[in-house]
Amino acid sequence: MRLAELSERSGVSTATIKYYLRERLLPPGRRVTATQAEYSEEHLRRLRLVRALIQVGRVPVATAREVLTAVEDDSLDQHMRIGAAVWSLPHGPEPAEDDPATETARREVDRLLEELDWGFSRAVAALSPAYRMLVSAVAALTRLGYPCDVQYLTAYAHISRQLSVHDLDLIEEYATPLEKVEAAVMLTVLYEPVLLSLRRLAEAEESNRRFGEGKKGE
Amino acid sequence: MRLAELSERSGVSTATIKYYLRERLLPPGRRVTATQAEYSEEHLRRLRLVRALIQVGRVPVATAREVLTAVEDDSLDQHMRIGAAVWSLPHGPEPAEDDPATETARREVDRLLEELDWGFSRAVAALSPAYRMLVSAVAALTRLGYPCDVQYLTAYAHISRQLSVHDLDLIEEYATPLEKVEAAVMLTVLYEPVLLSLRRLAEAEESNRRFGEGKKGE
DNA sequence: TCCGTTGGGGAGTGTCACTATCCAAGCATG
DNA sequence: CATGCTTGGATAGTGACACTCCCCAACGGA
Repeated sequence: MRLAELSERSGVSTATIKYYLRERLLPPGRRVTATQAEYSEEHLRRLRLVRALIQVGRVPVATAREVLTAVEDDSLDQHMRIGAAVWSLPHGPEPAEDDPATETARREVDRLLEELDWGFSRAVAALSPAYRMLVSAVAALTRLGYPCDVQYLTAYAHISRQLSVHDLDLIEEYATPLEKVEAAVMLTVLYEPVLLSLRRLAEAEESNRRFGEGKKGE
Repeated sequence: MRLAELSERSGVSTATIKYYLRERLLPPGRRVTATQAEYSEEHLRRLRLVRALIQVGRVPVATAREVLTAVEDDSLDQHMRIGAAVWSLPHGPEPAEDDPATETARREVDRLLEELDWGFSRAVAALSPAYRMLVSAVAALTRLGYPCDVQYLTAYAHISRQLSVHDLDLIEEYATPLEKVEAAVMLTVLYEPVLLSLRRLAEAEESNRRFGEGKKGE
């Protein structure tokens, strides 16, 4: 398949594909002559993956490259590859180190992990982007005076655990390690907008139930 | 309080505050002389709100202005103000209209809303950004061959409903309509990173449980 | 041989969230 | 009143990012 056909079938412009090739998000095609290259179905698949990461998952290009590198890194075992890939995902600003709200938040989060007995997370907490993301979100809530104590977070954490069991069940259905790792990353990334939009819809639904239909300005 | 003090207390540079004033994310201070202005505690609060929206919630500046305008719009009732504010939140790219995967996704999502009996969402589906966000995420999953049928989405939806009930309970604790609306927006925005990071931590935990500790390269 | 098409690569575009600089008007001190 | 620092407002610039335009040389069918 030529670049033009790859573009046609993926819905991505040739200019953008060339950009991805330059950025090494796609491996180069098999060179046929000095100025022509042949692309495979695998390229198409990879391109769709990249688009999903960048467009739906809002992952920066440089980050997407890191994620994909980790996914394919044969020197790591499966668990580490998933970890490395997910750790590369975007995770917002670092918590402000010299802020009392950050200190409070860190304490709350540590208490939470302890209560949940999430030993793995506690062990790698200082390194984990997800941990730092959580701390900085809790710090922001604290600064604004919104409640986000252990008790409230615990409810969210239990719900998150339901999700993760569900997701891992799905991941385990894939046969090869590569498929499993890839599925882990893609389900992590692509179910995030699903989860957020369902939550917003559910809140609209619930808000309508409680405040809607003529219960004006209460 | 002078601009410099506002900057000091909020941890935001004077240049950035001036930028927010220009962009009307903050109301202008009370003019003392031709070249000096006085800012209040309310400005500080608002500034922290703006920072939370932009930094933690990753809301674009223009969008943050819309959200804040809707929150304070007295001509709407409470339910509509929450709706307007949340609809302004970022919601990713529009679903590709001429794509078979989008059609499939839309059908799945419509079936889901029907089964859940989310009448309000179905009524406003075509307009709701959250609905379109859901469709385009499901479409991306479909294109990549990952499962996201009604049954699987339903599990996520039920979990989302647990979250929304929880959140609305919290919102109802606030006394005034303005506080309620503001809380609704801030909890929607600021609990999103909390939820995503907890999910990632939970997945790491679960992945470690299943694949970790010497179960290499399975 | 001609001419449209192809792939590669450098440079340009638009957006966005700031940020650096300038200027005039305070205010503080001698 | 003069001097010099600070303040607030406005304009223009920065750097990151994700493309996107355009040119060129090499194909390759007529």
